[in-house]
Amino acid sequence: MKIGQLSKATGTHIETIRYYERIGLMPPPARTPSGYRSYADPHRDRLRFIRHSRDLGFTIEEIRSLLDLSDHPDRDCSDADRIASLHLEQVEQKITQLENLREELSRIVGRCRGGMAGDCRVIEALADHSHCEHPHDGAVRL
Amino acid sequence: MKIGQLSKATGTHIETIRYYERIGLMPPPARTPSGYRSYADPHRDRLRFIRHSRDLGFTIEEIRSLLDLSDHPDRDCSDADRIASLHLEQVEQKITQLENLREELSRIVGRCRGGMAGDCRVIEALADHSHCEHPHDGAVRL
DNA sequence: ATAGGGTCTGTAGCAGCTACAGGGTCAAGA
DNA sequence: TCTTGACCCTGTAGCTGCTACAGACCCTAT
Repeated sequence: MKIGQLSKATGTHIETIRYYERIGLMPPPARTPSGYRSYADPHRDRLRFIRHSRDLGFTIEEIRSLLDLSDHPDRDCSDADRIASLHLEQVEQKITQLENLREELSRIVGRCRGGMAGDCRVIEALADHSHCEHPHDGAVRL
Repeated sequence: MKIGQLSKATGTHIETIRYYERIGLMPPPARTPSGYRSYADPHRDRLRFIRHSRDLGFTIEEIRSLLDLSDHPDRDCSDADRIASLHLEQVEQKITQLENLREELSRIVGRCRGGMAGDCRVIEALADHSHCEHPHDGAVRL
């Protein structure tokens, strides 16, 4: 399987596959005489594992640990569960943060009555934190 | 006001203030004879506007537009409301995505019965997307 | 004189890709 | 046989929004 086929089989950009190889997440595949990467089924499965984990929001480093466990079926697997639980907690935290954000934003949005910026309530609310209910500490990435 | 005082007054790292100046979000302030930045109250207000907007999750580019409106009180301000509504929508989308994630993750987590990685349900679930309910298309950043 | 704080510029790093530039390879059609 | 076009290669730079240096300067107190 050449890289383009692997790309299609897994829905992963070619550049991303090469990137995963560069950072050691994917093992370097065999090469054809002309230097093309040549993948087999285990590569594809590994890449699917990676993509699925990424889709679930795991970081590269978490995936590295998970793959390491997957590579050593004899090891104790409680680490895997620990990583996943921790991750779930983070997702829940993020949801809470975003729900707070949504509240503040919905208080701000829709208050513009189509006038001029000078007395726009939206601008005003952004300028003055004291309109807010919560301290919303720290920028929340979307 | 020197940069350190502005930093404390707004809870913004010094490097971040200089960064905002470099990207044109904060205007270059006056300088003391020895080259130190010297800020006045309008700078502090502007920085508070920026920080507050960042805390609400607006991107730098969105904030640029909002500041632009704030700088021109005579302009029509419906843009401000549009930016904020759009942003609210994105926050809501993100919440939905994360809630899906949470569901999938909570299905995966806790299935490890403390055995070996070889028959760990967590690893298994990551390897095989077909366990999942939803397609969870595309990686979701936390 | 010196020690400590603060400040300056400029550059590099983080995550996780994505997007080139500038070249080589390969199969099919004229 | 030649050429076209699709594919592949390496290497590097860019994205967002900061953060963290290095190496220098300034200012005040002792």
